[in-house]
Amino acid sequence: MTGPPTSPTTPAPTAPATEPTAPATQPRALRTRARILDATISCLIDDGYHATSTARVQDAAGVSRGALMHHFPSKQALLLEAVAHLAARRGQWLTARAAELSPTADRTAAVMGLLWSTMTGPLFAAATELWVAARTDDELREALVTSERRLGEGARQVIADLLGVPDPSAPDFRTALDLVLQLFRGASLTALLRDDARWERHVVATATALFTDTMTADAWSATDEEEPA
Amino acid sequence: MTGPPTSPTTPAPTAPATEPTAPATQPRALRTRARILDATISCLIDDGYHATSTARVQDAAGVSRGALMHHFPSKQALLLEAVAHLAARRGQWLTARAAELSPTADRTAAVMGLLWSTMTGPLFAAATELWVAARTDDELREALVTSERRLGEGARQVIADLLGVPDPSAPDFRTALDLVLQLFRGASLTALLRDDARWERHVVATATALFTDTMTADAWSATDEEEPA
DNA sequence: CCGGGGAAACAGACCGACCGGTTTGTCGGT
DNA sequence: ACCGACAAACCGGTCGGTCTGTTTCCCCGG
Repeated sequence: MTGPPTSPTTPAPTAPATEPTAPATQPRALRTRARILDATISCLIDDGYHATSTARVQDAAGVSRGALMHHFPSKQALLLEAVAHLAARRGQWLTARAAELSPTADRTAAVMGLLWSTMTGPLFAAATELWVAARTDDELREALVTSERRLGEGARQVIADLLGVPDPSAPDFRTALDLVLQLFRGASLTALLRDDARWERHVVATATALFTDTMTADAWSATDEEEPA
Repeated sequence: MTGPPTSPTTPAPTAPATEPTAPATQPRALRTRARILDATISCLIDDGYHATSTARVQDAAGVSRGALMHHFPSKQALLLEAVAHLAARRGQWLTARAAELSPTADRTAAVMGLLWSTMTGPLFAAATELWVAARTDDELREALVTSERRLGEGARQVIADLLGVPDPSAPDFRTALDLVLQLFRGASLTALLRDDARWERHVVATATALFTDTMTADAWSATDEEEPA
């Protein structure tokens, strides 16, 4: 999952204690893990964090209790891995959609629409569940911060490629993208409660205009009094 | 509730509307309700939705199990009333802060700062917990929608008064406020995980500039084709 | 003014269900 | 035979909710 093509044997360097003296990974066991993690995500999507119990996950994954506890010694461990798994899935989703993005004339609008669709989909809902739960869970928060940062960097790279921005770390680009992301995040929360397609289109249009304006002339970032560290 | 001195024997059959700021001479024993609801809110703040159990609430409120179940026959009923109670508390908070707002020269910036502080405070965290939980709870969602709409209207009125806007329902004002609100909502979620005061100040500054620009020249709302319903 | 009756307000034991986690057992590949 | 992958019974604890008993307060006849 997380390892692009560097080390096929060790999937996640962030979890060192999972396997001591890691043997040759069996394909069957790994598939079970993925099924469990996917089941966890869909359980988050369907039932929310508060109703995501290990029993439900094991039922959704179609595995026994022993199998679940074999791969994930505790619920916390399951959730922590689910965080990384979800980030990976979201990254796959974004790159896949980015690849099949129609070569429209208005590239920015299309990208904004893509970005919005990523933040209204079920995967983002699961991420939001974890996000809010992380407020009162230190371990979860830490895991989420690292995962989200890596995903954000990857997404920024993808977006920059899509828009033809040469440097994804350019301050104005980062500022503009961050602005749109924050706006979309808030709007996605609002969209959870009210289902208004018209309003959503308006948000996307606003974000598009905002993005271009911020990119061309960084007027708002200049109004601030301090400089970025 | 709604009828203060009409029928002293029956205070609330189903209690559709929680009492707002109860002045003196109110059913004494019914003060317990407020304590329980406040305890529910602080439990949401401290432990999150998933860990907000009736036992914890009763412990935080300092009441017995019987007292809790007497006032709120089920956990769902407790949460539904907590939604309205929280909205009332947030409204009180906003108006109180608005009243003591220093008469700064830059009114807009001050209001934006106030708005941001409302969305980073503990009450808003509790609201976010309920908000996300409402995604997978129809009853909760419905209660939250009505409460939030009423609160939003009240807040809009307060903001309009603060800024000297004659008509709180003016389309450009509503659009500008909505934009800032969505931005703040997303940023507040982000602020849950990362604690960066500098970035937060930047967000507020951006929102201020955005608000004034949208108010003076509704460039972005004009790019859209429809009007808000 | 009083004092007893009765319902509301409150207290807390108690229940079945389910939680997360441990333990024990089975199976298949090597 | 052996070991990891998996299955399932089982454990203590906590959940939300019901139950019965006690206190408090208010109404009302005297």
